[in-house]
Amino acid sequence: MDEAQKSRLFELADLIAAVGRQIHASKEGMTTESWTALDIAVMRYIDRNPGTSARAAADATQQISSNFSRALRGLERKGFVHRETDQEDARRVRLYPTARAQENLRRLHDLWSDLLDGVVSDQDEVDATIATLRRMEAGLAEKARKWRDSPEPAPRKA
Amino acid sequence: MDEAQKSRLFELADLIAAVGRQIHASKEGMTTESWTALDIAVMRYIDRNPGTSARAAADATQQISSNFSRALRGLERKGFVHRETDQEDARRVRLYPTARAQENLRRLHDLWSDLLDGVVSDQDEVDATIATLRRMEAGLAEKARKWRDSPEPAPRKA
DNA sequence: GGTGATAGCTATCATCTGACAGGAAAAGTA
DNA sequence: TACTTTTCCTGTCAGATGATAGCTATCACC
Repeated sequence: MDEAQKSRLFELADLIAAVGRQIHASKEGMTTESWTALDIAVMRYIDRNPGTSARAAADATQQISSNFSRALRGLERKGFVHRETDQEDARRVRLYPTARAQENLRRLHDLWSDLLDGVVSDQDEVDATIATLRRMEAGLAEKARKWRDSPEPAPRKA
Repeated sequence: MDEAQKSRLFELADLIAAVGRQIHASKEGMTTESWTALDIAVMRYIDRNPGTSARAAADATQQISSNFSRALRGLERKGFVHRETDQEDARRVRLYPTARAQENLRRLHDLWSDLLDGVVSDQDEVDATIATLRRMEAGLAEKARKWRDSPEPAPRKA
């Protein structure tokens, strides 16, 4: 039973993420000007790490350089990312969110806050859930990284 | 601050789901024989609702008929779904998981359980988190449905 | 029988995403 | 200088998925 619950955590995270993507895709209530899932991840990182390099942002969003570049190009063309060349290393670019991007992120933020209005209200419950999910995310990313780096397959319990 | 946390819940769910998809995509540790995200959702539903109709399964997995049919055809061709014609209504099909599909689901289950081993251990914490996520998922699906069905845009708080 | 609604299917298109090959520019290093 | 590495980029391919149009078979109802 304990085992089934762990797998249930994944399923629920997946379902919630799916609803989020679906809501986001319905442009009526969104006005995010057609950001894809990857666009959102990229913009979240750039917004939280203004001045980041493309490589750091690509790593953080789990994208290989080429795909990140493609997403970035689209975001820049639509006016969401400002690009500067690093003064100390001309190979690097420094990425900044534009005011328009920040406004979009704020709208996303409000939307999701509205969505959870009346669904979760207990502050302690929110705190505890966030703490658990954060640990899950960190632990999973760590294990996933180990798997990728080592040739041996996933650990099996028999 | 409370507002930011609600949006953070979405982001974490998305990140966890992304790690799950990524791990699943690395076939080394999986042996799920290349199930896509949609395949997993479909198989989960059929496994829990054996004998379901295609329409019910398509609705439950948020797929329109044509796309569900495409996914189902692939699963059937690979031997994961057994299809029978309904005796009472020859238009309907009845869908059942094969033993091979159930074995794959069990492996997925074990994998995810392994992944969370050592990450979440407190039973009360697991219970509470699952309860919160379930309410989130139900509440969100409800709101998403309302948005789709009504022409008015998303509720804005200002 | 005739009509319309329903279940399920195929074909087709567009987009997103992951992956690979490889090139240009800059930096580091011998 | 010449070589290598790093950063970032373009081009290209393949697969997954969202959507539309339209088809057949079956059912319900008159």
